Amino acid sequence: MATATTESISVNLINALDDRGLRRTSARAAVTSRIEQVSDAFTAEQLCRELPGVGRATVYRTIRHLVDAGALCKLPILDGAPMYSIARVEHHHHTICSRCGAVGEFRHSTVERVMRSLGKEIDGDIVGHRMEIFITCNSCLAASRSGESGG
Amino acid sequence: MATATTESISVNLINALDDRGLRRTSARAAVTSRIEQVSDAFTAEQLCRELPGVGRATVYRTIRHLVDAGALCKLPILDGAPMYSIARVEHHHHTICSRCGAVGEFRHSTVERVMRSLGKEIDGDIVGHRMEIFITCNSCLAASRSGESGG
DNA sequence: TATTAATTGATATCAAGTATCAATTAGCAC
DNA sequence: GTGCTAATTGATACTTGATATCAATTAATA
Repeated sequence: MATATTESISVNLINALDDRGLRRTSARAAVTSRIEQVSDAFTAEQLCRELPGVGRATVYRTIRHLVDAGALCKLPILDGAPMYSIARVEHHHHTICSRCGAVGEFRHSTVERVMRSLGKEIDGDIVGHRMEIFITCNSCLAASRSGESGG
Repeated sequence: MATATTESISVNLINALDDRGLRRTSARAAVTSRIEQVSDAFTAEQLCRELPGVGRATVYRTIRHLVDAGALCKLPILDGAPMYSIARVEHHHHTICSRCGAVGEFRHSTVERVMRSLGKEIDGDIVGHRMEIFITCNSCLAASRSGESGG
């Protein structure tokens, strides 16, 4: 979807594991490089299917390590398995296309500013937040414009 | 948790089903009145446990009807089953206590205003959004203040 | 009261994810 | 390079959350 270069990201994921003192194994290399290649958000089961040579448990474990390391972010999907995407920006939010499921990232200072002002309205201490914006992405918009009846 | 009166809500949930042309059955009455009594957010499995006299399938089905009717909102929990809470306000967001899991509702015009301004920044058409604020709720704060080691 | 379609719920099944544990392997010492 | 050891793997079994099936039951209407 995005046209961002992925050259340096390739190193990041496996490095994130390194930094946690985890060994460099072929299974972990397979998982991380696959995630980098795909570059879109994915589910754990998707990844398992795409990596039949890697055990299911290992795929799940590696994903969890990457989330713990902050290299992946896990985003809840209301009617399905959580999706994962590479955390390119420290703190960010997600857009989810409600037609095709494509996930994007964005960061906007206004959101953070609103959070601070909400602190006064809300009982208790704010320790974090999460925000997802549901969109119809440009390619779905284009698709519906070109062929209304499309499948 | 909240001290809001629940007198009129009792009618609402079963009415929401009525409005959709669904029959008034004892199972549905049991489910809806239980939800109203508890008044806090709950999971489907919790409800099943609390209503051993109602079949699991029926509990799930009734919850789904209520969500479809807009009477309940379903909120995704990253590491667990979704939680449901009565939709007291048309459009709102949730606070989730990261210690005890208590769910609250809030509505703030600023959030909606921000959404409108984000429209310019984001590729595609915004069709909705979701926001959860993670807090340490007042009772957890109080608990940690009184007895640090407390359980 | 009879009729009929909606509803129920026990059961089987599915899907996502985790625990187990013997076999394998990375990283290190030598 | 060899050997050692703890980390890792992955097949399997299991758990949990949720849905499909379908005969028996029941609400709503005539």
